Amino acid sequence: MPAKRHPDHAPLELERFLPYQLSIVSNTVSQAIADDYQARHDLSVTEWRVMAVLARFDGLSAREVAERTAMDKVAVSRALARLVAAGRVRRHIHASDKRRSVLGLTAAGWRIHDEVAPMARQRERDLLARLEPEEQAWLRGILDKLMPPDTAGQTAAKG
Amino acid sequence: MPAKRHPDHAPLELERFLPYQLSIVSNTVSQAIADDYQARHDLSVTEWRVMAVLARFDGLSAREVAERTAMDKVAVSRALARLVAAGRVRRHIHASDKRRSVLGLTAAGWRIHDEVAPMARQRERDLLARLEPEEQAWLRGILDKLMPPDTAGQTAAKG
DNA sequence: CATTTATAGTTTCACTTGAAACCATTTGCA
DNA sequence: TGCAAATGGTTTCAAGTGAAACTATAAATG
Repeated sequence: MPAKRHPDHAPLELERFLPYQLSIVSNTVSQAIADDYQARHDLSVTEWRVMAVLARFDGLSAREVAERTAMDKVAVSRALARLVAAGRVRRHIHASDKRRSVLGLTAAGWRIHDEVAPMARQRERDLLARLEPEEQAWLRGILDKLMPPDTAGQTAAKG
Repeated sequence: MPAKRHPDHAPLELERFLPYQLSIVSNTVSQAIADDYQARHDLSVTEWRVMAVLARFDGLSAREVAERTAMDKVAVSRALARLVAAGRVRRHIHASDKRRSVLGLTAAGWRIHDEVAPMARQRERDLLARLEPEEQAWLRGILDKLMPPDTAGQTAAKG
């Protein structure tokens, strides 16, 4: 019985399936931002995220960076190795705990940050520009709700 | 003047930066779905996506699968090799174009599909359950708008 | 109809990635 | 104190990935 269609199987309509849509939209916009800096500064997505976090929270340890970027610690370790080698991040050892590193952007790191951050913001605006103001507001609220609690707005690192 | 903070640098607030939030939310939910089938069926994310597309559009070629999943053709080729070897996908050669393959799920493929698809739908419901009905409706509309046109709802494959 | 050009799909190669193992240091606790 | 367990971070290894090269077939062009 060579049935051509299988309506009884209820296949997913991928293009209206939320996790799929999220993945496509997210990848598209992240890639657009990455294109802005990748070639230009020889900077990977991972490295940029580390820099963005250090721009906001000076003096974090590698583990804290991993926590805030939701990346695994191996990825962070490697990104840091490259960033330190390139002179974009400064790393020294914590005064009272010799295992921990204390991280921050160097002047060169800040220069790159100050060039890339506005481009990233522009991409965010481009994305929002495709929505009505009302939709923009809803999207913000919705994403705030959907963010897993451990990555969402914690208090800033103290100096 | 050893400034401790750099307010003049206007660092991104990652946790309120849309592309970043999208990436986190998307990865979290995709991972949750993957956890449901990965170990259970020895099935990679790529493979599952190929199966989901074939469940919906029987008889596609490998290139068409790549188009619909927004994955590159190398990834699709490898996923298909594994799926065919595992007896989950049937592949034969197009009658009038010997380069093209004609793909579809086997009975075994359908069995897996029919087990995984409801779990995926459940995860989608779990995600939506964290939002008010009003927010759910807005989110659907917003994502439909943000989907790049080439991946969004095309017409079904012709027989 | 012969030859160039395009297309479907696979293979190769260099690179990335994450899990597990590892090293050093610190903390918990008998 | 001294020793086991936990923690911060790096290295190793095996698997996954994409770009480019490649094979085979089809379409376009003279």
